[in-house]
Amino acid sequence: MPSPKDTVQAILCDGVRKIAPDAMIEVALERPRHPEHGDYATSVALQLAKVLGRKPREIAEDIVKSTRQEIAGAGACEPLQIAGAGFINIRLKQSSKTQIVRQILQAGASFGRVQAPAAPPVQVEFVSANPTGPLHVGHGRQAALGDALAALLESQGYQVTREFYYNDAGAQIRNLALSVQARAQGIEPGGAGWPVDGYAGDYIREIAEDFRAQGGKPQDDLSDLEAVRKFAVAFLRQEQDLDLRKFGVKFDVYTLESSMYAEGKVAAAVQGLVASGKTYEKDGALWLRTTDYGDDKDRVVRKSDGSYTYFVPDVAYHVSKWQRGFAKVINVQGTDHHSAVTRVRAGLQALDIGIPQGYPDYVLHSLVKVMRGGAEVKISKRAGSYVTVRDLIDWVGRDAARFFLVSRKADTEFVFDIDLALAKSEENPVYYVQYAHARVCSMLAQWGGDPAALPGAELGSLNSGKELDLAQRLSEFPEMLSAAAKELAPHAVAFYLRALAGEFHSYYNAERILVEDEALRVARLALCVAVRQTIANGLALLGVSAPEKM
RNA sequence: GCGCCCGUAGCUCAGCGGAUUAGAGUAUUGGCCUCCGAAGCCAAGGGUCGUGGGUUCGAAUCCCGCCGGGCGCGCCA
Repeated sequence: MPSPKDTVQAILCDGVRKIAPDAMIEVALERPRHPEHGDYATSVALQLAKVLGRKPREIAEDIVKSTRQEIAGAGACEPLQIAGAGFINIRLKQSSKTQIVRQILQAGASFGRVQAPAAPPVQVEFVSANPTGPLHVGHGRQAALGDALAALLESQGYQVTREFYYNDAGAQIRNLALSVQARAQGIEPGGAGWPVDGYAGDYIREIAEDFRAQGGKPQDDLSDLEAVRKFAVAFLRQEQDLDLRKFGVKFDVYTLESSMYAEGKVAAAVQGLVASGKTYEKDGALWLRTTDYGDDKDRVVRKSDGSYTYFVPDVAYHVSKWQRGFAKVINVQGTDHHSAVTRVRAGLQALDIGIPQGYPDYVLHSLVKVMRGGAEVKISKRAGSYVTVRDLIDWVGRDAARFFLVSRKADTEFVFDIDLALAKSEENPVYYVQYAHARVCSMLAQWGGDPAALPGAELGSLNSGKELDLAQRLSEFPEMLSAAAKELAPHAVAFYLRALAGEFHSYYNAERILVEDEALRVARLALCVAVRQTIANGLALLGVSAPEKM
């Protein structure tokens, strides 16, 4: 069932087409800043003025005249009005605004969700931390962003796979093993025999102790190093898993970088690159002409020692994504990896196997800076050089951490003030939204009536300014979700929920809901329950709970 | 130096090219609980949208220069 807005927009589109058949102009309905300009307005006449070489007001009049009958017939809004330079103002009828309440109550948890049978399978890859230490706050931001993005895409009908990629094959893993081995042999960080660039965090000691407790005897030879490596990687993978579970994030697929080698995919990728004719030998190494694809310099594929650079398994991994049928892939990564974007895309294009340009999509997020006492916190005892996800959850709780981390545009630097988060934990934005949800639950309990009666409520009595504003806000939920999914911008959900909760609290304080008049009482309750449902649906996308009591 | 991103209220941040007063939160100040949950509401103060040009009927928004900040510029991952 089309919304009143869509109905009016479709009529206006027809009208514009009659007047300017060739103009490629969208009829965008905007929300005017000032209420006296109506519920929606369009500047389409101003945009057409240039194309048609006519005055905008005249064009607006033509549009209004030619659509008058359809507008009246649809019954969604009052007669259109022209204002200012040539804006067309649209004022919806009361019943058009409040019908959303009934729709929400009928749709329930599926309000805002759309079916898209033709949508391609989507994969969202995020976190993808190396198993060399506990997850840091940057991973937390990534987990919050990636999981919300995945949920957002699911809401728009996509089949989404959440995937985690472990870089378990590189030099840093060897470094991890050496560090644990040294610790297990009683060597302190920085002491004699400590590996160059070894990991100094306390967790290394924990792993070493665990290893020994389970009978491990780390001798200074390679066979034992391999045992240490396996133990340490398993230990950290499990620990990262526990943190993610605590954060409420679940992955569908885990892929190991080592499997790219084991399954011959790295070799196949190299073969493909060579076959493409885009490679050349220089200084004993094999290079790929990534500059043909916008990179600022060519990249080494095979080092002079015969091993491959990390970018080869990366390309192989993305080929596997494509071959698994993911026509749309979104990688959530820190901006510190942004140089990989060009490189991976270049590698995929060079292979020339039908992967479209610009594959995959990226959401790059700035790193998180943690502040305490006016100074940046760079050190956590356990991790050594960074603040962990676990610290964050312990400090502010999962709901607050997730809501907070997702409520900023990905590409802005995130300053997380611990003092504020600790001191004001009860005033954190998430509680404000959850509180609105709990308040409605409480009212329903007090009312004691049958909620099944609410969807059939007569809504004609909802006509105060705040009630109509709330209804309007509710009707924007689906389009907000669709825009957020399109823009890969989950922060829009958090901002929407904050605004909706704000309008609800304001309404609650202005009007009594449980009034004597039964028809009015039921109508207001229906509106409140619609708010509750929308908040619950939005919070669910963000992985934040919607408590009935707080 | 080169590339990408960011500069909006004291602080943290929204803001699809649109309508004489650019929005939230927080902080500050002053009000509101015999009344559905005060984790709430109402009100006030606080801005050359970094800066200088350009495009346009119209710019915080698009383009260019400059200033300031972040990240990246390995035969590391």
